[in-house]
Amino acid sequence: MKIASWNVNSLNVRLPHLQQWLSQAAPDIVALQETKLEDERFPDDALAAAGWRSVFSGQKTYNGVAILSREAASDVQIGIPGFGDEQKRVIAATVGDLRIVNLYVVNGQDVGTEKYAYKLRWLDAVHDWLADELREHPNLVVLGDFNIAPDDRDVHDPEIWNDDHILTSTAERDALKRLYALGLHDGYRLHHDEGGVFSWWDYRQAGFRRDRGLRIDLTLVSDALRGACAGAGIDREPRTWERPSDHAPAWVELG
DNA sequence: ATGGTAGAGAGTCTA
Repeated sequence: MKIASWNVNSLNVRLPHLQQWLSQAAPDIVALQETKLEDERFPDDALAAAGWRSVFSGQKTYNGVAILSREAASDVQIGIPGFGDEQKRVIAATVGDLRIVNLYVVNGQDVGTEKYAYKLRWLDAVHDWLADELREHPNLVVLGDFNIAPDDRDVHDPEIWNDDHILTSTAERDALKRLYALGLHDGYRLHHDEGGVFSWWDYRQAGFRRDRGLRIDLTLVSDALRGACAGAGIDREPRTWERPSDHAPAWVELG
């Protein structure tokens, strides 16, 4: 069972890349972020023709999340329960015996801004919700664009990406550690200790060519699934394609 | 990095 996450940065633009990658990587479940599509425009017919079921929650221009699966999803949850949020950043569903939570975590703009404060509030609400989800669904997978690089191995230059910078500030990393403390484990780190492997490279300054990236696309597996996590990786190849997303697909293998 | 590029969509906003 291969489960992947990919911030596609506009599904309208990236649908051909997604279709190409789905056919060559053959995942079973895929969490998408930044679809930037209202639900009426989601390409569920095109994906169904290739054998994919889709559940999605989107909006124009910004945000938007979806879960694709070979097997039908059930018990779909849109948004964080009890947390009023206009932004379409969260979708959860049950697929087989797995509960899948797909997150497009708030970026945060800059440390100290209102958007940064919103990011920390948002992560706090996610924490409390996931505590409930874990009680109800021990087989929990939480994945997506976390917009947090867990530690200095996950950034190309820790001098730049320090406590003053979004994606690496102590408060953000502490919020991620609080999720780990619920009994969630970074699937990639269960299998790889080395640094310098990234999932996002800025479009600017030739970030990808110079491999100036961050690992911010994560898959967390619950205690109950930890032993079943058989491998993890990041597919750099789609980032080399013409007109790519700025993110690469990240995946784990379960069972 | 008060910069840079990409996407959406029509002037900026977000990342």
